[in-house]
Amino acid sequence: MASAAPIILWFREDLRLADNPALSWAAGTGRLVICLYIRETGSGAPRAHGGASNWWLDKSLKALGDSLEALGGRLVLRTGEAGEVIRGIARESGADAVVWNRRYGQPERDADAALKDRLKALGLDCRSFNGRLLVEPWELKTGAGGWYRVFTPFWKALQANYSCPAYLPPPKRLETVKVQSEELGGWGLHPTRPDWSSGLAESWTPGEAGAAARLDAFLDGPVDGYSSNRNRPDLADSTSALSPHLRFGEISPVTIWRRTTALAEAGRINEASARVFLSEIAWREFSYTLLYFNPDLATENYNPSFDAMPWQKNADALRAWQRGMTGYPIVDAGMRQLWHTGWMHNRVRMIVASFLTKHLLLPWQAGEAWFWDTLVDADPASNPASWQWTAGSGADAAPYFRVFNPITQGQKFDETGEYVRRWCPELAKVPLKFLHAPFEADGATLARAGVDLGVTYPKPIIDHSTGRERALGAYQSLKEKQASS
DNA sequence: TTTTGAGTTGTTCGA
DNA sequence: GTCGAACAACTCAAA
Repeated sequence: MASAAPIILWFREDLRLADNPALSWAAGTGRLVICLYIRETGSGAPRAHGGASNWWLDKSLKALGDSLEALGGRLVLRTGEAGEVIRGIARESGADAVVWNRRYGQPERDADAALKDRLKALGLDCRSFNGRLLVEPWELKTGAGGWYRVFTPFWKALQANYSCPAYLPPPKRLETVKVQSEELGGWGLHPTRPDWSSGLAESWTPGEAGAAARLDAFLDGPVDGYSSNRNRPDLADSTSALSPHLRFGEISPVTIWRRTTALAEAGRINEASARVFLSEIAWREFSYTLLYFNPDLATENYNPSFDAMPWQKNADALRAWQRGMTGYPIVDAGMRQLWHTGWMHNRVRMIVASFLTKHLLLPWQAGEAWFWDTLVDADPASNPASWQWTAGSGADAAPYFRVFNPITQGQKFDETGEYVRRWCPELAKVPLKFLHAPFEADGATLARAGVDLGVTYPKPIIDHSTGRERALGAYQSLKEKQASS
C-alpha cells in the first residue's frame, strides 16, 4: 500500500516548476509535498554566493514561493546543515521520503551521498534526479571510456547521443502540510547600506516566468541572427541573456534544447544559428564535466604546468580593472556593465579576461573571484572553466599567443561604438575613429569631445604592445621550464 | 598499438 | 588595403 506521509522536496539550484524531475516525481505521487529551500551551513554547503547572486536568489526564491502558493503549496525556508534540517522536518511532519535534483561540485556531492545514506538508514525513501544538465558528466564517454577533454568531440558526441525527454508540466495542485519557515527578508540577501542593486533591478526579472519570457523573446527573432550577432555587444538582444536563469535553475537546458530544436526542425528559425546557440548550452555542459572530474577547478590550474606561471601582484592594476578604469574603452565598458547590471556580454568577457591575465599578467583566480562576486550568472562550472580557458591553463585552452588587442576588438565588435558610449559616457562625444583608442587622438579632438585624458578618463594603465610582449615572454618562460624539468 | 587529424572566439608582420 | 604565414608543440579522440 502506498504511503500517505508527506514528501520533502529539497529545492537547490532548480528554482522552477516546469521540467523539474524531482518535483514532477513528488507531485506525481499525489501525496502532500513539503517544498524546502535551505540556506546551507557546514562543510557540505556549496560555494557561498557573491553579492550579485544573493540579490538574484532573493528575488528568485520570492517568485518560487509565490508560484507554489498559487498551487496551494508553500516554500519553507530554513537555515542550517542540510542533513539536520531535513531530519528535523521529517520528524516534525512525519515525511518518509526526500527528493532532490543533483549538483556536481565535490563538497555537495559528498554531502548528498552521505545524507542519502543517513536518510535511508532512518528508513526514509530518498531519490535524486538530473534536473540541471542535458547529460550528466559520467554519461558521455570517449571511445576509450574516459571523459572528454576537448569540446568539439564532446559536442559531436552530445548531438549524436542526446535524446530530449518529454516535457514535464508544472503540477496543477501542490498541497502541503504546515511546517515552520523562516522569513526570506530576514536572510539579508538584498543589499542594504548601500543598496547598490537598482541597476540589477532595471535589467532583470528573476524567476521562472522571467526566464520563460526571455526564452520566448529570444526564439521569436533574435536567434536567427545569433551566429553573427552573438559577438556584437553594441546590438540589443544579440545573445539570449538566459545565463542567470540557467544558473539558478529557473529554466532547464532541456527546455531550451526542446524548444529550439523543435523550431529549427519546423523551419521556423535559422538552422545554423540554432546550432550555434545550442553549442553554447553545450559549453555549459562541458564545463560541468570539467568541474565534476576536477573538483578544484575554481582554484587550481587544470594544467599544472601553469603552477610555474610568473603572475604579477599589483593591487592597483587589479582595482583599475575591477572599476573599469584601465584606459581601454572596451575593457572599461565591460567592467562597468558588469558592475551596473551584474552581467557582461560574452565577447566582452573574453576581452576583459584576456586583458587581466595577459596585459596585466594577474592570476586568473583574481578575475574569477571578482566575476563570482559581481555576476548574477556566476556559475560554479562555467565561471572557472572559462577563466582557465582564457588564461591558457584550462581544458582545450586558447593558445598562449592569442592575446586580444583591446583596440581592434573594440573596433571590430563594437563597431557602432554604442556599447562604449553607453557604459563610458565620458567618452560619448569622441569620434568613432578614436573611440576605442582615445589616447591616439590629438589634443584638439579630445578637447572638442570634452575629454581630458588622465583627468576625465584614464590614460592606458599599460601600453598594448608592451603588455603583449611581456605576456608572450611569461608564457615562453613556462614552456622553457616545462622543457627543462 | 600506432597513427593521424584536429583543436571556440586572435594578432602581427611582411609581401 | 589585402592576404597568407607564423606564432608551438602537445594532447586528445578515434580509426
